[in-house]
Amino acid sequence: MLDIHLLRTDLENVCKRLLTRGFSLDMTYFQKLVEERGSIRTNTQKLEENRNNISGMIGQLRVAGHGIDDKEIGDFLHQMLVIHDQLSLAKISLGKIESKLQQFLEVVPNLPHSTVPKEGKNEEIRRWGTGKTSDSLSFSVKDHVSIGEGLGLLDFKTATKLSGARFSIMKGGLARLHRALAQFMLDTHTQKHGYTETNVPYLVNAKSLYGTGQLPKFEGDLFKIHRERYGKEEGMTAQELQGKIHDVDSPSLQEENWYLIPTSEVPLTNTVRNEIVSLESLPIKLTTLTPCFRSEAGNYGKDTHGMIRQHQFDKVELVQIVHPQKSYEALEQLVGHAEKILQKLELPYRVVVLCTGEIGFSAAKTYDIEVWLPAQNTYREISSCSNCEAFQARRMQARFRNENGKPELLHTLNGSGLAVGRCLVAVLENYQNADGSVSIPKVLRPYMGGINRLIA
RNA sequence: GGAGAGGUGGCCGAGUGGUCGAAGGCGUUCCCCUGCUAAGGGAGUAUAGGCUCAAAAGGCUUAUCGAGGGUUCGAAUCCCUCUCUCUCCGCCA
Repeated sequence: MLDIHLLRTDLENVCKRLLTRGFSLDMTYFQKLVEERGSIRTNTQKLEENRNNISGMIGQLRVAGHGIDDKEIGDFLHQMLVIHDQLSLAKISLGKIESKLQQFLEVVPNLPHSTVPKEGKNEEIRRWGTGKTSDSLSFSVKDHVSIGEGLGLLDFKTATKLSGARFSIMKGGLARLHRALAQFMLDTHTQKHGYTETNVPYLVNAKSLYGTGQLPKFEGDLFKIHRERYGKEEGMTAQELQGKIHDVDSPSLQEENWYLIPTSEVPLTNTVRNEIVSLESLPIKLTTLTPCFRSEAGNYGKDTHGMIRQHQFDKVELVQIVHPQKSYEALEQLVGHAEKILQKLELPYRVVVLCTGEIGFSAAKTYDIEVWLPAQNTYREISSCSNCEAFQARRMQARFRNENGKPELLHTLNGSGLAVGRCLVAVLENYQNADGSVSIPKVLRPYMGGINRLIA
C-alpha cells in the first residue's frame, strides 16, 4: 500500500511513476474520495465531540446528585436524541467512504525505485560462468525430462494419476539430490550468510496474504482451503446454514479461510505484522525451506512440459526486515547470497534488473537471477529478489522504534535462495554426460553419501 | 471435541456504567541534589487521524482497553458473536 499522504501531496508525480509500470490511477476519483471523506469525517467528529460534551455534563449533574427527572438533565437528554440519530447516519456514510478509499488503495501497486529501467526491457547486470551447449559439449544435450526419465528417477505419468497435470514424482538418487540441494542452500544461508533458520506454517490466513500483497488482487493464483467452521446461529435452518457455508465472499468467512502459501515470503514476512520491533533487533534475516503452491491460473500454455512450472515446488526463501535506510544495501547483499549458491554449484547464470513494466505488485525494485539451461539454450529464472520498501510494512503495520523512540515503518525484502526444483533442473542439464548419467556437483557430494554421479 | 478461567499502555497490574486514555508499580527520558557511587526529589513517557500554526513547538479535538456488533444520553465496565491464551478431561503424529 502506498502512503496516502504521498498521494495527496504529490499525486501527479505518483501517477506518472505508476504509469511506467502500466498502472493508471484514477486521479479525479481519488481526489473526490479524499475530499468527501474529509468533510464527512469532520462532521462526524464534531457530532462526537458534542455528544461527549453533553454526556459529560449529564454525568456531572448525576454525580452532584441530580435525578433523571430533573429539568436540566431532561433538556440534555432531548438534545442527545437528535445528536444520536445524526451521528448514526454520519458513521454509516463515513464507514462507506472509508472502505471505498481502502478498496481503491489496496490494489495500487508499489512505486518503482528511481534506479529501475523505465523502458520496457529488463537489463542484464552481470554474468557468471559460461553456459554449455551441444557444441561445446560435443554431444547432443538432453532436457531434464529425458535425463530424469532416462535415469528412471523422474515420473510425471504416475504423478498425473495421483494429482493431475503439473505434478511430478522424483525417486532414488534424484529425490536425494533434490533434498541435498535444499539442505546445502539452508546450510549456506544459516552458516555463511547469517540467516536464522525458521520453520513456518504452510497454511496462512487472509490477513497474512493481504500483508504481503497477494490479496485481494491475486486470489486466483492461490489455493484456498475452505474451512467449514460455522456456528449455527439461533433460528437458522439447515438450508440457511448451507447457504452461509457457500457464501465464500462474505467478509466473516474470508477470515476463516486458509490458503496454501504460494511462497514462504508470506509467513516469514508476516512474522512482524502488527509488531513494533526494537532498533537493536534489526536487521531480521530469516530463511526457510517450504513447499510453495500455485494454481498457475492463466499459464495453461506455458512450460507444460517438465518441472519448470508446477503446482507444488520446494523453495528456500530469504527474507530481510530492515531499517529503511539500509534496504537497498540489503537488496544487493541478498542477491549476492542467492548468487553464492549458484557459484558454489558452478552453475552459469546472469543477473537482470527488472524494468518498471515487469516488477511485481509489491516490489520497488527486483533482480532476477537466471540460470543457464543448455537444453533450452537460454537463461531461465531461478530466483527473484525484491525490495518492497515500506509497501508491505504499511499493509502489515510492521514497525520499529527508531532513533527518536518513535514507531516507523520497516522495509521488507525477499528473494528465493533458490527455487529447489528449478535448481535441480539446472543441475541435471548442466551436469549431464554423454552416456546419460549426471555428475554430482562437488559441494553436494557430502549430502549424497559421497557418490559422484547418478547412473541409470 | 467437552468444561472452566482470562486478554487493559514498553512490562506488571488496578479499574463492574459518568470529568477514565485509564490508579499504582517497574522500566525509561530530562532536570535538580550529592566529591564519585548508591540513594533521593521533580517533571515527562501509547498509537493513528483531524483542525489550528509560515514551519517547529504548542494548543484544540476524534478514535483505540483482543476483534466486530448491540444495549445506553453515556461503555474498559453490561449483553451477543468471533478470536487468541491458559488449566482440566478426551482424542491424536
